[in-house]
Amino acid sequence: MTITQLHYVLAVAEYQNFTKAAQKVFVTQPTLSMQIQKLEEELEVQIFDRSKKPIELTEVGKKIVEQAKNIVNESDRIQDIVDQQKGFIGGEFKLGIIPTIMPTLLPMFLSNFTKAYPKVKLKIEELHTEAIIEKLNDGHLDAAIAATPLQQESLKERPLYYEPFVAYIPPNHRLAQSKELKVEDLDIDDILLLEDGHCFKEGIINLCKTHKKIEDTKFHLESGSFETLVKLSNEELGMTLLPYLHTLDLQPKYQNNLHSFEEPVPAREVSLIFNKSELKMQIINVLEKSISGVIKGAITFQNVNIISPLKQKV
Amino acid sequence: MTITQLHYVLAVAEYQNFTKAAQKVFVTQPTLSMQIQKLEEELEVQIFDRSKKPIELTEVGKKIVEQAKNIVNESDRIQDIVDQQKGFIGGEFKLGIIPTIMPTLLPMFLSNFTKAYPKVKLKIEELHTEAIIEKLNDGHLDAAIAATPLQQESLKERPLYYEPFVAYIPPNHRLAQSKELKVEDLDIDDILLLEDGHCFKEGIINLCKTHKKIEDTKFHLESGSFETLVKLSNEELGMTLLPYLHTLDLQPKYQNNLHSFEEPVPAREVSLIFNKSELKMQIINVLEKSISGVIKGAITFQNVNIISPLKQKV
DNA sequence: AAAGTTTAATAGAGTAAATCAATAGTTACT
DNA sequence: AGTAACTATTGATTTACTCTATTAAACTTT
Repeated sequence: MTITQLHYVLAVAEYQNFTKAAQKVFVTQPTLSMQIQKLEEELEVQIFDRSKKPIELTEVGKKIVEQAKNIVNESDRIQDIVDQQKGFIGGEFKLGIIPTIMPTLLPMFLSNFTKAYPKVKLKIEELHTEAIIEKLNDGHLDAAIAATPLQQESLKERPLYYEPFVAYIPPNHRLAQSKELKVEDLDIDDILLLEDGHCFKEGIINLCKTHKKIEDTKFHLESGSFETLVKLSNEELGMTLLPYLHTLDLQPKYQNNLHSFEEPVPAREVSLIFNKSELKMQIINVLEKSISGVIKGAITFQNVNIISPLKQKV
Repeated sequence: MTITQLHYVLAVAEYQNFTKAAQKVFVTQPTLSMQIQKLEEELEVQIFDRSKKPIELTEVGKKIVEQAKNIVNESDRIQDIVDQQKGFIGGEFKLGIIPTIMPTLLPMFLSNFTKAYPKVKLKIEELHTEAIIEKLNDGHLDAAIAATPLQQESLKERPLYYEPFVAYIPPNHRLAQSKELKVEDLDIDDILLLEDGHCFKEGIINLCKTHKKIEDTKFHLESGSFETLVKLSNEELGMTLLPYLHTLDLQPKYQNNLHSFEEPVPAREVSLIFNKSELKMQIINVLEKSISGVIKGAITFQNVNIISPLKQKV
């Protein structure tokens, strides 16, 4: 058994197709066939059920693939250990970011980061929370930035910052006159929410639930961007909630419609998330440092008493 | 990087000598030298410091060895998965047992076990608790039987049975007349103890400590066998404590000196211990079944209220 | 149903690698 | 300086890996 053979098994398991898998691991299809046969011979067990189309894993095969993932990950980490020792910061790094964080956070740290660590080839992908969890688990992402906690046993979270929510309330709304809002004032039926891989939405829903027991409320609408929400809100369709960093982009004429909360200020916890196997830890560390550094200037609420709605699920 | 190379690294790290390591992995010394050089080239780092005699690991080398152990263990587990699937129970199995359990437990299950699982080549070694912990961690043992809990993060424990302690009190002792003893009656200064890799000793010490705060008592004596303890006890040097199974071997004329405890009966927890990596789990499972089966007949205290002294450390 | 398409297995050749026996270099110790 | 103990190097041999070309099987399309 070699690590190479395990790589081959993983490729075939993923693509369910020898030819495609062969391309991905940069060998010809016969090589793949033979090496997998050799491994199956050595273990004296069938890993793949070739009678099925597309090809399928046998029961043992599934377990072997799980274990092979472990081994491949662990073996990748050896180069990692060496890199860390040498202080080498480089290589490909795949980072996932949820849509509601991407546009505000990315411009803040990206150019700084690439200047500081030019050898790191950052590949950034906009993904919803579910996709992030999946891709972190199967190794398609090295790290991600999302609202936390995710309560995933297999993942580790490192909070980067707490982003307060700010209420956007159109002039004729019942709450338009209150200078400082209380969380208790919110009515879930009255808030326009964003569909955002559930994480942002859930955050606010939980926030409301903690004060009003709403079981199965129907939401008026779920939009894809805050821009839309603000416009709908202006059409008197209700108020909405914006993460603080998004309010900075708002046109001046709408800035007056923003109402901040009294303490404890509701906020979302934004974290750097990565696999428990801690691959490429040295890059994750410098990424965290980069982001924390830049965010300190932008979010000045670090010391105020905030509540993170998702935290209450723990 | 291949798994074979990692095996070689581990062998050299263990023996600190290429020649001896080569013998252990059944290749010639030049092969070992070359393969390790190749790996060092590939990683672009020195794993061994060859200027030292005997050869030493570099700082990175130590980390690499730790990781290599992981990988080798995890890769061994693949064959394990296959064996488990096939219901194959066999292969070499190295079991460590502490001295105070060995003579009583081993005869009870060994012949049964070897009959039931003839393909398992059991290699049993008598070891003290410290040696057991070390050898379980570095893979020189597959499992062990000792008094628990050990509170070792890296090891798993499965209690096999609770063996009550019985007091052996010579005729002229102050407690000789009491039919049923209470734990509170014990005086640590008055008990002859066995040096047994600390586990048995600690068990009793803790037991006493829970009732009398004794900080740094000097023990009169620490012997190597219960036989000696009983003889010393007969010489009026104090009472002693015996694990229940050992009292069965006592000569009839001494049986009268045995005093059992009132409930809760003090006892030692005897467990099957193995590495968290759960290698050879199928053998560990049948071993547990074998021992549990045979012990049910010997220890009939299963239902009485017992206290395990070591438990209190948790 | 026959021809075409897709995909995996097999065969044979060439290349790369791992291993060995023999030997040369090193270091430590007397 | 001489020796013992040990690792590195060399060159031959064997083994393993990968490739191209081809065959075989299964599934589609006509």
